[in-house]
Amino acid sequence: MDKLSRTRQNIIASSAALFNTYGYYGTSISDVLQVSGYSKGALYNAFEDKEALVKEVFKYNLNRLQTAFIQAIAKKDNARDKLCTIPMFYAEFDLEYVVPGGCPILNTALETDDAHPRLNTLVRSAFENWIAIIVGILEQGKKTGEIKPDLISRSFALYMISTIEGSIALSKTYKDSGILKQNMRLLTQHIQERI
Amino acid sequence: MDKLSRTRQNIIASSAALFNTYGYYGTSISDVLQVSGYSKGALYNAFEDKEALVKEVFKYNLNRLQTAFIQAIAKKDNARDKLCTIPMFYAEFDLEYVVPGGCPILNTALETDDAHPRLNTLVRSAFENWIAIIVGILEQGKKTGEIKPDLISRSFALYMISTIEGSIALSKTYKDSGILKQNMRLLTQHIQERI
DNA sequence: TAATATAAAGACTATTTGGTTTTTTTGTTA
DNA sequence: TAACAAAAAAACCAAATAGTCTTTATATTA
Repeated sequence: MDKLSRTRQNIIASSAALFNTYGYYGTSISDVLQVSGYSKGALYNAFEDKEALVKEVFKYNLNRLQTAFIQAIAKKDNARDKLCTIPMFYAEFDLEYVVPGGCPILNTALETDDAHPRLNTLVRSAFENWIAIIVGILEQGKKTGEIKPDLISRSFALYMISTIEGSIALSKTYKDSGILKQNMRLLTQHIQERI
Repeated sequence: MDKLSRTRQNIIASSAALFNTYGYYGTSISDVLQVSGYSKGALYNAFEDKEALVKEVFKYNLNRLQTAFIQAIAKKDNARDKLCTIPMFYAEFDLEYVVPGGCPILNTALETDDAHPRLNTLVRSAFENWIAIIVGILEQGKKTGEIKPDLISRSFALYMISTIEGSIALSKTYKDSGILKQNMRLLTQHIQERI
């Protein structure tokens, strides 16, 4: 990796928590300079503008989350187990450690849906990605007879994701991971009853 | 209502959508002046500072939402119906009309949990209020035998709220109210199976 | 109606914002 | 090691930020 790429990576990694915690508006360039230790010249030599940096930071946070997520569900082989591993993942995993500031998709979704349509595109494709994974598991389960054939995969995926995101948000507001844990338990029950 | 109070109300009402859409950071004082038509002198004569205004705006948006909400569930008399009216409310009601920008509680929750602890207090008590309403219905239902006595009311309330909030968020990201509607249908099913 | 208090306008300020430009340092290669 | 190019530092800039202060207009009341 050449020097410029390393600088880029350093700036992204060091400001990732900041952006995910305080948001696009809530984090200033000077905040980024302070936390990264670089100068303005270095930053604007590495990134076209703030938006370009924010996009990369979002991708970085997303990648950290997805890597942990995929790793968790890859261990299981059948559809039912894979599906139940998803709420389990959020209940057990220390989200705040992997992506300080909470779920980057939801955080960015809320901040960008009206104000930053270009960033919102990235958010949507992140959701689509997540939906595709769940839909994939459900469709596979239908083939093996594990899952009822009349279940609408996409709707069910959207329901799961909504509940998970809402639970993360409430859990964060109350600074109480127990809320997330208990909600994930209820979601698991719901999954097992419906599929 | 005296003149100052009217000015206060005008500023709050005219900037409510702005703050709920673009957030605390995303809305500037000059934005508020523009949309309200008042001058800086008028604004700072009516409000101590931006934070004071934001608090009042939050209360205003919250009140609009709660009024519509309480009105909807007051029509029903038994616990089961009251409970099912809650997801129904979000499915049927035009949230964007009552509170442009989406659910003010979630919006403010996400923006303030790390950055603005004082505003976050208001968010929490709004959630508590909502929880108390659902818990009240559940406890009443337990007495009349409509609802299983072993159901943990608070946990179930938190689950419902999380799912609703997450659904609003996703629905907004996709600009597709169908997602909210479908999710509320699934939540209703879940409620009927569990209680 | 004159005196007083309140409300609103608008000029002003200090600071911060994102971003540019110039200069200096560092690294590479002939 | 000399010449060149890439990277980073730091001075600089215009615009926007929240908030203040003085002035003017509008009510209120004696």
